[in-house]
Amino acid sequence: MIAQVIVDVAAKQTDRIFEYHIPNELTDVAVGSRVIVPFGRRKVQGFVVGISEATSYSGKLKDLLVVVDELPPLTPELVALSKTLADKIFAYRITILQSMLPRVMRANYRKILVPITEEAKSLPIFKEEVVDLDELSNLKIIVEIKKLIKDDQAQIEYLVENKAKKKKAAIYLLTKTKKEYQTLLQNIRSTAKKQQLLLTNIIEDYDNYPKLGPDIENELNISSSVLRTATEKGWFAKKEQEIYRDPLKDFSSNNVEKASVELNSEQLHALNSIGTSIKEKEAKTFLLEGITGSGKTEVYLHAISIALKQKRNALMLVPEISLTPQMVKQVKERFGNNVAVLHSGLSEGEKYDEWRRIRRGEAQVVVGARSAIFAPLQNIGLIVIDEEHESSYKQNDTPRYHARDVALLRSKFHHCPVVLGSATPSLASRARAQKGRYELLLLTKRANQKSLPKVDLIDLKTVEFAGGQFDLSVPLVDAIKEKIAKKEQVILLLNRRGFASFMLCRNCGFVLKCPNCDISLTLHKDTQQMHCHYCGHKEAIPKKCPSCQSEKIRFLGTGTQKVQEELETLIPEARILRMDVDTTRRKGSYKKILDSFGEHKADILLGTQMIAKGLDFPNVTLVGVINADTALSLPDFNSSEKTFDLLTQVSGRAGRADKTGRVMIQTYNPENYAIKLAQNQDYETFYQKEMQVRFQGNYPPFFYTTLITITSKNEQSAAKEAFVIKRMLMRELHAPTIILGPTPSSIARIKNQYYYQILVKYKYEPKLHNLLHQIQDDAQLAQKRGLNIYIDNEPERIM
DNA sequence: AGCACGCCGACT
DNA sequence: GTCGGCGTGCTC
Repeated sequence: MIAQVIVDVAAKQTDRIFEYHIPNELTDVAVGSRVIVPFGRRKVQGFVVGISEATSYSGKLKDLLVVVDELPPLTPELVALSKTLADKIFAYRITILQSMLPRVMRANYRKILVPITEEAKSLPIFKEEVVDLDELSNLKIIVEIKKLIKDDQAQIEYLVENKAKKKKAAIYLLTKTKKEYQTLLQNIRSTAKKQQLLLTNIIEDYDNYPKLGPDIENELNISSSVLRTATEKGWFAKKEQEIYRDPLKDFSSNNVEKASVELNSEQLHALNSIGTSIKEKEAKTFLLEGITGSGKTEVYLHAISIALKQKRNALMLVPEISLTPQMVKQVKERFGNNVAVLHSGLSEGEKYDEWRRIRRGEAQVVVGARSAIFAPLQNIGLIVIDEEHESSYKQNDTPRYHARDVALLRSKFHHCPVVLGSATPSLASRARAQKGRYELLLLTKRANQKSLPKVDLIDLKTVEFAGGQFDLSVPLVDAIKEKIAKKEQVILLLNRRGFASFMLCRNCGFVLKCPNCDISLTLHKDTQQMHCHYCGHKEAIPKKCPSCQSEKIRFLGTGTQKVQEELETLIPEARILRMDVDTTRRKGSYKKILDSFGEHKADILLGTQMIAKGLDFPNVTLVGVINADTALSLPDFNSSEKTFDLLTQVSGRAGRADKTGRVMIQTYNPENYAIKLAQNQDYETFYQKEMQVRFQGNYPPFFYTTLITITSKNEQSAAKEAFVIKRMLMRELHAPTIILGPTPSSIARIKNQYYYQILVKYKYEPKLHNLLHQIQDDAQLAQKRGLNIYIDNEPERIM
């Protein structure tokens, strides 16, 4: 038999099938198997994507060397999906296959030197550790090694290492009858309290053995030495068993099927449509559009229950940011140990274990962030994408897939519905619902019968500011004071971290910029340094202008640190928690901040947009947006949409329980439609209006878009290459296709790389697909000249 | 990608 | 002569 293999070499020339003979002793090779194959002189990892009887290859096939896992990590469905997706998003197939698996399953390659002759074996160089040829620095040793290879004293060996480690624990099996243990207990020394305890447990709990070491230790509060002595005495037979790391062990799963909330008529109607579709096995897409607090999550959970009752599994995606303990808890409480979670908060080992539970069919419900869309779940009956408009569903580097597109492909395979849920659907999805390609389900009532919070716009052009800075208005500060006096809590959003966003010299106009990027440096008070938010560059805070030596320098622009300082001066009694990338860098700090805010250990939660989503604090009655214009001023086609989404989402954080909420939005553009309509949470009007704007600008969803980015350390060569590509596109493509650019990106240089981009907007352009593949192929050649070319199908950001 | 082969100039 | 620089071509 012959295996068709995609090898772990991401390059144009190797992005195809290589065939290998399957030796008789390898009986468990299947489509989806992870294998190790000889490739040229090396050994590499690969994935079996097909098995055939015959080959058209004229040379002699090599043998497969190893099958890595007992169970093929990929299902045939995922193998097929990798092909479709690779073609669609201009990525190598191996890149996609790799991103379908936990990172620990990526191979580690090593080259080592091994002695052949007895004489060589006794050389000092082989006395210590293995000789790793990739870690050589000593010139003398390099020369020695070369000589050894030449003289046939030693040879190079290529290793493929598996990083995945399975966690093991000892399992204790009983060796005697209950009676025998009772005799032992009677005869034991009275001082051996722990041994008595253990024997008593064995006798009382006889049928529950064998037990895992850690479990016995916890249950009886004994140490491992007690178990060791017991084993030595022959009470137990000890074996090693593989166990799973359990990231959810802190969440109770006792109240499984706890009394579920009663649904209102709109929710029921939505659930009925979705339920019918699950039962009828329709590959249908629903857009569940529901205002914040309308109970979308309840609908998802009920729909998942329906799928489970049909003996089918369910996959639910949520944005990384809202994968909060709150959310996980809710799902876990409903579905207990049937739930597996996959997100960036887990350690690599935990991810691997959760993934294996799914692969083995031990989890029926998967909840995860973007990459969980590739979960090896079988027999899927429902896919849910919560907050479907979130741009985090699109991966920002290769492979640039959109989880929504992958979901639609998987739904076709499994004949199951997809539910896209959002209070503010993406224009693309909403437009598809309009056309009838998706079925629109509306939730217009807040499930808890509460009215929406009252939203005020504060015009920063006319308002009076509190304190000496131009960040916090008097009405906002007064409102905060009032809430704190009532022992209620406040959330403040400011979309910029740091203290001040740039240093300006009042004398010569000099602005301090990053040496590697075309962007100004941000002042950080905590570290007493200037930071670049793009490349991480840090330098000292200047005392005088680096250009003209004047001391008349100012630090302008506002960040979270500065607002925190101002608040501390204006409202000294307030306890403030700041939450941004700087305060949440350490693992677990995110949860810590939210927990302590939830316990009312602080009055104000001040943060960047990470606080806008999914948080549910019943005591929060005021939400303030310090500057609504930051997102709006970005030169991007969807900046209005992003602004509207953000304001709507953050407003939903106010007054979620029995207290009515209030929202105050500070802006310099109170008459802007995105801001005005967000004030009334009027998504439908916003949708109509924004569709007109997109229509006039020839933007999605009226046009498809593809962004080609060309980068280089040398500005001229990036620009030149961009023009070459543009000319090629112009030759082949015709109106109404629009080719914009090349133009430098809005940040023209990042990490010393210059960015040029070309945007192709098209309605129907059958030639484009092949052209882009051509560009992708040429990109490898261009790379040798220091040029990088990226193709992004339907980009989320064009800047 | 990574590795070998092969061709050419430079140096022990 | 031999070493090592890079261009070219191949990997089942």
